[in-house]
Amino acid sequence: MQDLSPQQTAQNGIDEAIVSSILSARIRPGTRLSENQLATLFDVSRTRVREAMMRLEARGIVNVSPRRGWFVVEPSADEAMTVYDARRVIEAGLLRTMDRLTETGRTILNAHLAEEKAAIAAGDRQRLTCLMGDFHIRIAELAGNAILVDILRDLTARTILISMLYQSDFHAMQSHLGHCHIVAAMELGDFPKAAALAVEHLDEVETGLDLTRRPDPLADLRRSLSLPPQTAASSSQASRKAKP
Amino acid sequence: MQDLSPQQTAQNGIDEAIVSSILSARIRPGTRLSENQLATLFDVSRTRVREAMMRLEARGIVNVSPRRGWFVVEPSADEAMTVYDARRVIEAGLLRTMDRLTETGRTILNAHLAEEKAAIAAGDRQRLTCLMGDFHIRIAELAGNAILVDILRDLTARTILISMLYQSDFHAMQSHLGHCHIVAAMELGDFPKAAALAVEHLDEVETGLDLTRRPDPLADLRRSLSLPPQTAASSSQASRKAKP
DNA sequence: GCGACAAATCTTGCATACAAGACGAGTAAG
DNA sequence: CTTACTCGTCTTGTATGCAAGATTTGTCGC
Repeated sequence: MQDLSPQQTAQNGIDEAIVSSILSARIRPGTRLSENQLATLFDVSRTRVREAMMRLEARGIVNVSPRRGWFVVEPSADEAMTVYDARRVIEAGLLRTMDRLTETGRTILNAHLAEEKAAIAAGDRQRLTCLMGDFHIRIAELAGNAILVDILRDLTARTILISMLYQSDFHAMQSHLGHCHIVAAMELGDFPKAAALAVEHLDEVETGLDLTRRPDPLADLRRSLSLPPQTAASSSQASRKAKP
Repeated sequence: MQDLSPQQTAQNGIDEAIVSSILSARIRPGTRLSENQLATLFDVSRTRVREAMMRLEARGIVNVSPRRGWFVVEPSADEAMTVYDARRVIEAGLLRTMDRLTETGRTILNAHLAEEKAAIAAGDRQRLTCLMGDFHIRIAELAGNAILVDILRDLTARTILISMLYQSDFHAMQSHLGHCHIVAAMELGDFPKAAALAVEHLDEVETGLDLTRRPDPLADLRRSLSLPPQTAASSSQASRKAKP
């Protein structure tokens, strides 16, 4: 859940370590996942790493470019829209099939909202990203359907990658309020309304994306050098050297 | 789509060959998938077969029993209910987000219904199973969401496995009529009603299952010997030898 | 200075080899 | 006749080795 080091993770923990890192926004989209490096990190042979990659590939988490390497997926604008679409369908469908909120469910959701609030107050953006994704997974867990939980977890991972690529600025408070409204509707037992609010919420988040932004191939290098993020001006003058 | 022989399938076609075989009910749940046999059949090394298995495992299609082998999943009664639940959520959510049926969509769906009718008339049960599953995938395709199509395809595969395990008798005509009603609602543009009908339809199919039936470990041998299917009586007297 | 070319290096793709464990047949003892 | 045990065979688990291709770096010619 929190910080799982390579060593303590069990046999097939490579998958979950990577997914978990994505869910907590510690791996950027497009990150190269070298078989050799992962093999040394987890102290296994390349074979096991490859098997983990195959599973992650089937889950839509990583990509392989033949003879070039494995990469964390970089969803295109189209794919991003598809992901949000799928989430709207599933989450709204989920809420609409629920008919009551158990007492423990109420407790869990409110505890989660409190955590979100705390993270906002602390300004812990990484933790916030993680929590914002987890909220939707919590709802699926409440519904008790393990299959949908898994599906939503993977979709959430992709969502986080998308937001790292296209999110211009993150309105944490707005998202948090969206979650609060959904929970409020659930507490009132008005699940169709909760479903509508969830759709609206996902719409809002999607609208907050700048899907016209081209992925910046220099992003990681830029970040390593502590340079400011890409702008229209910087991308056009990036080709020639700066003149003093 | 139809019969794809191992040879003509591309590099990673092992996955799709197996899924396709499940979708057309040519592989039973619990079937052992020997790495060596598959390697020989597809004329590749065990490595590639294993990689395919890893992907299928991530998709919930196969299971591995350590050091014993790979098996096509045998969903338990609980898992079966979970699968149907997930399908209700996704398919109802899908239909509810649609707002119009294009002309080509109408054509596709009606062509599909005609195929179902023909298969019923011909009594081609295997083809019918395939078509019954495909119907729901068609709808997802109409919505144009590739992610949901993939998810529904895998869920449909599991559904077919479930029906092979638990379906006492298959009311093809009833299912076909259910599909017709859904399409009718869609043609009228009443998608909430189509969603409700889809839920109802899946309920019907699920009700048609006998989820109390224990999976029969002798099923494949029984079938090979052309013995009648399992009954309560036969299962209780199976343990001791028959005395003349 | 600049562009093209070539070799070196690093990557994955795939097959094979060996080890560990499970299963079943056969056997011996009771 | 039944039961327990052991050995042989077959399965997957994992590592390693080699080949093919892509990228990058270094060099040469202009």
